[in-house]
Amino acid sequence: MSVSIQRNTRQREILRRLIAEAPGPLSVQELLGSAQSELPALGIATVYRTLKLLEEAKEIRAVVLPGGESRWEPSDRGHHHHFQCRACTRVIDFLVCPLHVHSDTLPNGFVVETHEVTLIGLCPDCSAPPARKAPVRKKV
Amino acid sequence: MSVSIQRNTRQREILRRLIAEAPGPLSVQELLGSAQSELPALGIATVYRTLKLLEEAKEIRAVVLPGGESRWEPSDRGHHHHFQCRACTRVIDFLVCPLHVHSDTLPNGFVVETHEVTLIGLCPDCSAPPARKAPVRKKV
DNA sequence: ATGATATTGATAATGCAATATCATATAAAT
DNA sequence: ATTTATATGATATTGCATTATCAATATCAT
Repeated sequence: MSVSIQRNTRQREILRRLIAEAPGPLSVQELLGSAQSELPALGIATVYRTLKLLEEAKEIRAVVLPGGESRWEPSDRGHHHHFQCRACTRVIDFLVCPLHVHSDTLPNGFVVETHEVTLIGLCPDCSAPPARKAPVRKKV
Repeated sequence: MSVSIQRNTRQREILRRLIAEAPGPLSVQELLGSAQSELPALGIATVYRTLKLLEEAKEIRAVVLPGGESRWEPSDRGHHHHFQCRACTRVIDFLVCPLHVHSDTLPNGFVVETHEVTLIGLCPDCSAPPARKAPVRKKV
Protein backbone atom coordinates (compact mmCIF):
# COMPACT_ATOMS: atom_id res chain seq x y z
CA MET A 1 0.00 0.00 0.00
CA SER A 2 1.13 3.58 -0.48
CA VAL A 3 1.67 6.20 2.16
CA SER A 4 0.64 9.83 2.57
CA ILE A 5 2.50 12.86 1.33
CA GLN A 6 5.31 13.89 3.68
CA ARG A 7 7.48 16.25 1.71
CA ASN A 8 6.87 19.02 -0.72
CA THR A 9 8.82 18.70 -3.90
CA ARG A 10 9.01 20.80 -7.03
CA GLN A 11 7.48 17.93 -8.98
CA ARG A 12 4.43 17.80 -6.75
CA GLU A 13 4.03 21.58 -6.69
CA ILE A 14 4.06 21.70 -10.45
CA LEU A 15 1.63 18.84 -10.94
CA ARG A 16 -0.75 20.17 -8.31
CA ARG A 17 -0.72 23.63 -9.82
CA LEU A 18 -1.21 22.37 -13.36
CA ILE A 19 -4.28 20.41 -12.34
CA ALA A 20 -5.68 23.29 -10.28
CA GLU A 21 -5.26 25.83 -13.07
CA ALA A 22 -6.38 23.68 -15.98
CA PRO A 23 -9.70 24.56 -17.64
CA GLY A 24 -10.63 20.87 -17.61
CA PRO A 25 -9.43 17.44 -16.55
CA LEU A 26 -5.94 16.50 -17.76
CA SER A 27 -4.65 13.18 -19.04
CA VAL A 28 -1.40 11.65 -17.84
CA GLN A 29 0.31 12.53 -21.09
CA GLU A 30 -0.96 16.10 -21.06
CA LEU A 31 0.29 16.48 -17.50
CA LEU A 32 3.65 14.97 -18.33
CA GLY A 33 4.12 17.26 -21.31
CA SER A 34 3.13 20.44 -19.50
CA ALA A 35 5.17 19.60 -16.43
CA GLN A 36 8.24 18.78 -18.48
CA SER A 37 8.18 22.21 -20.05
CA GLU A 38 8.94 23.47 -16.56
CA LEU A 39 11.02 20.56 -15.35
CA PRO A 40 12.34 18.57 -18.31
CA ALA A 41 13.78 15.73 -16.24
CA LEU A 42 10.44 14.85 -14.69
CA GLY A 43 9.60 11.19 -15.28
CA ILE A 44 6.34 9.47 -16.08
CA ALA A 45 6.54 7.34 -12.93
CA THR A 46 6.43 10.45 -10.79
CA VAL A 47 3.27 11.59 -12.56
CA TYR A 48 1.52 8.30 -11.83
CA ARG A 49 2.78 8.23 -8.25
CA THR A 50 1.73 11.81 -7.57
CA LEU A 51 -1.70 11.30 -9.10
CA LYS A 52 -2.26 8.30 -6.87
CA LEU A 53 -1.15 10.21 -3.79
CA LEU A 54 -3.28 13.24 -4.57
CA GLU A 55 -6.24 10.99 -5.22
CA GLU A 56 -5.80 9.20 -1.90
CA ALA A 57 -5.52 12.60 -0.23
CA LYS A 58 -8.87 13.44 -1.90
CA GLU A 59 -7.31 16.47 -3.58
CA ILE A 60 -8.11 15.23 -7.06
CA ARG A 61 -10.39 12.68 -8.69
CA ALA A 62 -10.42 10.75 -11.94
CA VAL A 63 -12.94 11.34 -14.66
CA VAL A 64 -13.28 9.05 -17.64
CA LEU A 65 -15.08 10.26 -20.71
CA PRO A 66 -16.49 8.15 -23.53
CA GLY A 67 -13.68 6.50 -25.40
CA GLY A 68 -10.88 8.02 -23.41
CA GLU A 69 -8.25 7.39 -20.82
CA SER A 70 -8.47 8.65 -17.28
CA ARG A 71 -8.27 12.37 -16.74
CA TRP A 72 -7.75 14.19 -13.49
CA GLU A 73 -9.41 17.22 -11.97
CA PRO A 74 -9.48 18.94 -8.55
CA SER A 75 -12.05 17.23 -6.37
CA ASP A 76 -13.51 20.50 -5.14
CA ARG A 77 -15.11 21.36 -8.45
CA GLY A 78 -18.87 21.11 -8.19
CA HIS A 79 -21.29 19.40 -10.52
CA HIS A 80 -20.34 20.12 -14.09
CA HIS A 81 -19.91 18.50 -17.47
CA HIS A 82 -17.32 18.29 -20.19
CA PHE A 83 -16.67 19.27 -23.74
CA GLN A 84 -14.20 17.17 -25.68
CA CYS A 85 -12.68 18.35 -28.93
CA ARG A 86 -12.58 15.56 -31.48
CA ALA A 87 -9.61 17.17 -33.20
CA CYS A 88 -7.16 17.84 -30.38
CA THR A 89 -8.89 15.59 -27.77
CA ARG A 90 -8.57 18.26 -25.09
CA VAL A 91 -11.35 18.46 -22.52
CA ILE A 92 -12.84 21.66 -21.15
CA ASP A 93 -15.28 22.00 -18.27
CA PHE A 94 -18.82 23.13 -18.94
CA LEU A 95 -20.54 24.52 -15.91
CA VAL A 96 -24.05 24.40 -17.31
CA CYS A 97 -25.98 21.26 -16.53
CA PRO A 98 -28.76 20.62 -19.04
CA LEU A 99 -30.24 17.76 -17.07
CA HIS A 100 -32.72 17.56 -14.23
CA VAL A 101 -32.96 13.91 -13.36
CA HIS A 102 -31.09 13.89 -10.04
CA SER A 103 -32.14 11.45 -7.36
CA ASP A 104 -35.25 10.64 -9.24
CA THR A 105 -37.05 7.44 -9.89
CA LEU A 106 -37.84 6.63 -13.48
CA PRO A 107 -40.73 4.49 -14.74
CA ASN A 108 -39.78 0.88 -14.30
CA GLY A 109 -37.72 0.80 -11.17
CA PHE A 110 -34.67 2.59 -12.52
CA VAL A 111 -33.09 4.81 -9.90
CA VAL A 112 -30.96 7.60 -11.30
CA GLU A 113 -28.24 8.64 -8.90
CA THR A 114 -26.06 10.77 -11.11
CA HIS A 115 -25.32 11.41 -14.75
CA GLU A 116 -22.56 12.31 -17.14
CA VAL A 117 -22.95 14.60 -20.09
CA THR A 118 -20.19 14.89 -22.64
CA LEU A 119 -20.46 17.35 -25.49
CA ILE A 120 -18.28 16.47 -28.46
CA GLY A 121 -17.23 18.84 -31.20
CA LEU A 122 -14.54 21.39 -31.95
CA CYS A 123 -12.88 23.72 -29.51
CA PRO A 124 -12.12 27.35 -30.46
CA ASP A 125 -8.56 26.48 -31.49
CA CYS A 126 -9.69 23.73 -33.83
CA SER A 127 -12.89 25.29 -35.19
CA ALA A 128 -11.16 28.48 -36.27
CA PRO A 129 -10.07 28.66 -39.91
CA PRO A 130 -6.32 27.99 -40.30
CA ALA A 131 -4.97 31.37 -39.27
CA ARG A 132 -1.51 32.90 -39.22
CA LYS A 133 -1.19 32.32 -35.51
CA ALA A 134 -0.19 29.10 -33.77
CA PRO A 135 -0.82 25.93 -35.78
CA VAL A 136 -3.83 23.82 -34.91
CA ARG A 137 -2.86 21.18 -32.45
CA LYS A 138 -3.74 17.68 -33.57
CA LYS A 139 -2.77 16.00 -30.34
CA VAL A 140 -2.12 17.32 -26.88
CA MET B 1 -6.40 -6.60 -43.19
CA SER B 2 -9.56 -8.58 -42.66
CA VAL B 3 -12.08 -9.73 -45.22
CA SER B 4 -15.85 -9.65 -45.51
CA ILE B 5 -18.25 -12.27 -44.22
CA GLN B 6 -18.59 -15.19 -46.61
CA ARG B 7 -20.22 -17.96 -44.64
CA ASN B 8 -22.99 -18.13 -42.12
CA THR B 9 -22.04 -19.99 -39.01
CA ARG B 10 -23.89 -20.79 -35.84
CA GLN B 11 -21.44 -18.61 -33.93
CA ARG B 12 -22.18 -15.59 -36.08
CA GLU B 13 -25.92 -16.17 -36.01
CA ILE B 14 -25.90 -16.32 -32.24
CA LEU B 15 -23.75 -13.23 -31.77
CA ARG B 16 -25.75 -11.22 -34.28
CA ARG B 17 -29.03 -12.18 -32.66
CA LEU B 18 -27.80 -11.47 -29.14
CA ILE B 19 -26.76 -7.98 -30.14
CA ALA B 20 -29.97 -7.33 -32.05
CA GLU B 21 -32.21 -8.45 -29.19
CA ALA B 22 -30.31 -6.88 -26.33
CA PRO B 23 -31.95 -3.95 -24.53
CA GLY B 24 -28.65 -2.09 -24.63
CA PRO B 25 -25.08 -2.33 -25.86
CA LEU B 26 -23.19 -5.47 -24.79
CA SER B 27 -19.61 -5.86 -23.68
CA VAL B 28 -17.34 -8.57 -25.03
CA GLN B 29 -17.60 -10.53 -21.81
CA GLU B 30 -21.37 -10.24 -21.67
CA LEU B 31 -21.56 -11.46 -25.25
CA LEU B 32 -19.21 -14.34 -24.59
CA GLY B 33 -21.17 -15.44 -21.54
CA SER B 34 -24.56 -15.28 -23.20
CA ALA B 35 -23.35 -16.96 -26.37
CA GLN B 36 -21.67 -19.75 -24.45
CA SER B 37 -24.93 -20.61 -22.75
CA GLU B 38 -26.09 -21.61 -26.23
CA LEU B 39 -22.78 -22.83 -27.60
CA PRO B 40 -20.40 -23.64 -24.76
CA ALA B 41 -17.39 -24.25 -26.98
CA LEU B 42 -17.46 -20.75 -28.42
CA GLY B 43 -14.13 -19.03 -27.93
CA ILE B 44 -13.28 -15.46 -27.10
CA ALA B 45 -11.31 -15.03 -30.32
CA THR B 46 -14.43 -15.68 -32.35
CA VAL B 47 -16.25 -12.97 -30.45
CA TYR B 48 -13.57 -10.41 -31.25
CA ARG B 49 -13.33 -11.55 -34.87
CA THR B 50 -17.08 -11.43 -35.37
CA LEU B 51 -17.42 -8.02 -33.76
CA LYS B 52 -14.77 -6.66 -36.07
CA LEU B 53 -16.44 -8.15 -39.13
CA LEU B 54 -19.89 -6.90 -38.17
CA GLU B 55 -18.46 -3.48 -37.50
CA GLU B 56 -16.76 -3.38 -40.90
CA ALA B 57 -20.04 -4.47 -42.44
CA LYS B 58 -21.64 -1.51 -40.63
CA GLU B 59 -24.10 -3.83 -38.92
CA ILE B 60 -22.96 -2.82 -35.45
CA ARG B 61 -21.05 0.01 -33.84
CA ALA B 62 -19.07 0.48 -30.67
CA VAL B 63 -20.21 2.71 -27.86
CA VAL B 64 -17.97 3.60 -24.97
CA LEU B 65 -19.48 4.96 -21.81
CA PRO B 66 -17.69 6.87 -19.09
CA GLY B 67 -15.33 4.58 -17.28
CA GLY B 68 -16.12 1.50 -19.28
CA GLU B 69 -14.93 -0.85 -21.95
CA SER B 70 -16.34 -0.92 -25.46
CA ARG B 71 -19.87 -2.11 -25.87
CA TRP B 72 -21.62 -3.03 -29.08
CA GLU B 73 -25.04 -2.19 -30.45
CA PRO B 74 -26.85 -2.47 -33.81
CA SER B 75 -25.96 0.48 -35.97
CA ASP B 76 -29.54 1.09 -37.02
CA ARG B 77 -30.64 2.34 -33.63
CA GLY B 78 -31.35 6.04 -33.75
CA HIS B 79 -30.21 8.75 -31.40
CA HIS B 80 -30.54 7.57 -27.84
CA HIS B 81 -28.73 7.48 -24.53
CA HIS B 82 -27.80 4.98 -21.90
CA PHE B 83 -28.44 3.99 -18.35
CA GLN B 84 -25.70 2.11 -16.56
CA CYS B 85 -26.32 0.25 -13.33
CA ARG B 86 -23.51 0.81 -10.87
CA ALA B 87 -24.21 -2.53 -9.19
CA CYS B 88 -24.34 -4.98 -12.10
CA THR B 89 -22.72 -2.66 -14.69
CA ARG B 90 -25.32 -3.58 -17.32
CA VAL B 91 -26.32 -0.89 -19.77
CA ILE B 92 -29.85 -0.26 -21.01
CA ASP B 93 -30.92 2.10 -23.78
CA PHE B 94 -32.87 5.21 -22.96
CA LEU B 95 -34.74 6.62 -25.90
CA VAL B 96 -35.41 10.00 -24.39
CA CYS B 97 -32.88 12.69 -25.18
CA PRO B 98 -32.87 15.46 -22.60
CA LEU B 99 -30.51 17.64 -24.60
CA HIS B 100 -31.00 20.17 -27.33
CA VAL B 101 -27.57 21.35 -28.28
CA HIS B 102 -27.15 19.65 -31.64
CA SER B 103 -25.14 21.33 -34.36
CA ASP B 104 -25.10 24.49 -32.43
CA THR B 105 -22.44 27.03 -31.77
CA LEU B 106 -21.77 27.86 -28.18
CA PRO B 107 -20.39 31.16 -26.84
CA ASN B 108 -16.68 31.18 -27.42
CA GLY B 109 -16.21 29.28 -30.63
CA PHE B 110 -17.10 25.84 -29.36
CA VAL B 111 -18.95 23.83 -31.97
CA VAL B 112 -21.05 21.00 -30.58
CA GLU B 113 -21.43 18.17 -33.05
CA THR B 114 -22.86 15.46 -30.86
CA HIS B 115 -23.19 14.49 -27.24
CA GLU B 116 -23.34 11.55 -24.91
CA VAL B 117 -25.59 11.32 -21.91
CA THR B 118 -25.14 8.52 -19.44
CA LEU B 119 -27.48 8.10 -16.53
CA ILE B 120 -25.97 6.15 -13.66
CA GLY B 121 -27.87 4.46 -10.90
CA LEU B 122 -29.62 1.19 -10.14
CA CYS B 123 -31.53 -0.97 -12.58
CA PRO B 124 -34.80 -2.65 -11.55
CA ASP B 125 -32.99 -5.90 -10.69
CA CYS B 126 -30.56 -4.16 -8.38
CA SER B 127 -32.83 -1.52 -6.85
CA ALA B 128 -35.44 -4.05 -5.76
CA PRO B 129 -35.19 -5.27 -2.18
CA PRO B 130 -33.51 -8.69 -1.98
CA ALA B 131 -36.38 -10.92 -3.00
CA ARG B 132 -36.84 -14.67 -3.03
CA LYS B 133 -36.33 -14.79 -6.77
CA ALA B 134 -33.04 -14.80 -8.63
CA PRO B 135 -30.10 -13.35 -6.68
CA VAL B 136 -28.89 -9.89 -7.54
CA ARG B 137 -26.21 -10.07 -10.15
CA LYS B 138 -23.03 -8.31 -9.10
CA LYS B 139 -21.27 -8.72 -12.41
CA VAL B 140 -22.51 -9.61 -15.84
C1' DA C 1 25.77 21.74 7.38
C1' DT C 2 24.55 16.97 8.43
C1' DG C 3 21.97 12.83 8.48
C1' DA C 4 17.91 10.06 8.06
C1' DT C 5 14.77 8.90 4.90
C1' DA C 6 11.19 10.23 1.56
C1' DT C 7 11.26 11.00 -3.30
C1' DT C 8 12.80 10.75 -7.90
C1' DG C 9 14.06 8.95 -12.65
C1' DA C 10 15.16 5.20 -15.54
C1' DT C 11 13.65 1.11 -16.70
C1' DA C 12 12.12 -3.61 -15.88
C1' DA C 13 8.05 -6.08 -14.72
C1' DT C 14 3.17 -6.71 -14.62
C1' DG C 15 -1.69 -7.04 -16.05
C1' DC C 16 -4.90 -7.28 -19.31
C1' DA C 17 -7.40 -6.54 -23.54
C1' DA C 18 -6.90 -7.40 -28.24
C1' DT C 19 -4.62 -9.82 -32.10
C1' DA C 20 -2.03 -13.41 -34.58
C1' DT C 21 -0.98 -18.23 -35.28
C1' DC C 22 -2.10 -22.73 -36.73
C1' DA C 23 -4.07 -27.28 -36.66
C1' DT C 24 -8.75 -28.85 -36.90
C1' DA C 25 -13.57 -28.42 -38.10
C1' DT C 26 -17.21 -26.72 -41.01
C1' DA C 27 -19.90 -24.47 -44.85
C1' DA C 28 -21.36 -24.76 -49.25
C1' DA C 29 -20.41 -25.39 -54.16
C1' DT C 30 -19.82 -29.26 -57.05
C1' DA D 1 -20.15 -37.52 -50.88
C1' DT D 2 -16.02 -34.81 -52.11
C1' DT D 3 -13.52 -30.96 -52.20
C1' DT D 4 -11.62 -26.61 -50.95
C1' DA D 5 -11.33 -22.41 -48.89
C1' DT D 6 -13.36 -20.17 -44.84
C1' DA D 7 -14.06 -20.22 -39.95
C1' DT D 8 -13.21 -21.82 -35.37
C1' DG D 9 -10.91 -22.75 -30.78
C1' DA D 10 -6.91 -22.96 -28.05
C1' DT D 11 -3.29 -20.48 -27.00
C1' DA D 12 0.85 -17.71 -27.87
C1' DT D 13 1.98 -13.08 -28.86
C1' DT D 14 1.55 -8.23 -28.97
C1' DG D 15 0.68 -3.57 -27.41
C1' DC D 16 0.21 -0.46 -24.06
C1' DA D 17 -1.00 1.61 -19.66
C1' DT D 18 0.28 1.19 -15.04
C1' DT D 19 3.23 -0.47 -11.26
C1' DA D 20 7.47 -2.15 -8.99
C1' DT D 21 12.41 -1.93 -8.37
C1' DC D 22 16.47 0.32 -6.97
C1' DA D 23 20.41 3.34 -7.03
C1' DA D 24 20.87 8.25 -6.80
C1' DT D 25 18.99 12.66 -5.22
C1' DA D 26 16.57 16.02 -2.49
C1' DT D 27 13.89 17.46 1.58
C1' DC D 28 13.69 18.93 6.11
C1' DA D 29 14.27 18.31 11.12
C1' DT D 30 18.19 18.72 13.80
